[in-house]
Amino acid sequence: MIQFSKVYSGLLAAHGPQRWWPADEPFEIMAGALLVQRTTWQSAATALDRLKQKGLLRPQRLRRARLGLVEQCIKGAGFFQTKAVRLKKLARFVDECGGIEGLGASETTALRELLLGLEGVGPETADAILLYAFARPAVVVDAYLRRLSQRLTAAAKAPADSRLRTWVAGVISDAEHLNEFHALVVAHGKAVCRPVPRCPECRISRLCRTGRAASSEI
DNA sequence: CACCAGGGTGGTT
DNA sequence: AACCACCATGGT
Repeated sequence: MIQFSKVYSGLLAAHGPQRWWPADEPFEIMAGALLVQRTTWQSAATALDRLKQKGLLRPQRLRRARLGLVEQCIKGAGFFQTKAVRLKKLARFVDECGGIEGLGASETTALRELLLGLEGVGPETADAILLYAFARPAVVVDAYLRRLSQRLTAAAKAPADSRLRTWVAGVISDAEHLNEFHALVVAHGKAVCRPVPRCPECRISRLCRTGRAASSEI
């Protein structure tokens, strides 16, 4: 059993407060959550800036925008054809739900189901939107948290996402701390908890040679 | 040149 | 349920 309360305080001490998305509008955060899939935040932020420059970061504008224009704005964020279609579907959905106001009237569980019904919104994106756009308590299970949990437990098999979600939710239950926790896990994953190269001769990390991480790599 | 970056979908076994 | 190929650009 991982002691996530200690993990949280340790990450906070190591990396400091992250304060993700404190200033953006909820719909911009939703769009950002889609755009950042399998790419860097830098690329996603550039795409968001270009969309905003064209006035497309509002549901009513984005849903009516030419697909080619959306593609042009977000091209640098990867999977641009796929993401452009999904962004427009997201915009239509939000607009038809009465905007962020209307959508926010739903209970958290119901809202999560609504989001999961959207094309391109899976568990991680749905929980990120719940947490960062709607300030609802949600555990974001991403590749960084999976890797971190695996190295902490040194288990042969990684815990299932559902179990991981339960563990975290058992210790951190309010949205503000869950917000900060996810941001800290990402910061830690970038700085310390790096993926290990699969090269047989890799001498860089203990984890690569022995299958067990050194304390500095966790 | 190979690999990675704050996933998700659709198809196959 | 567990795999797989695919989507695609930008950085190292």
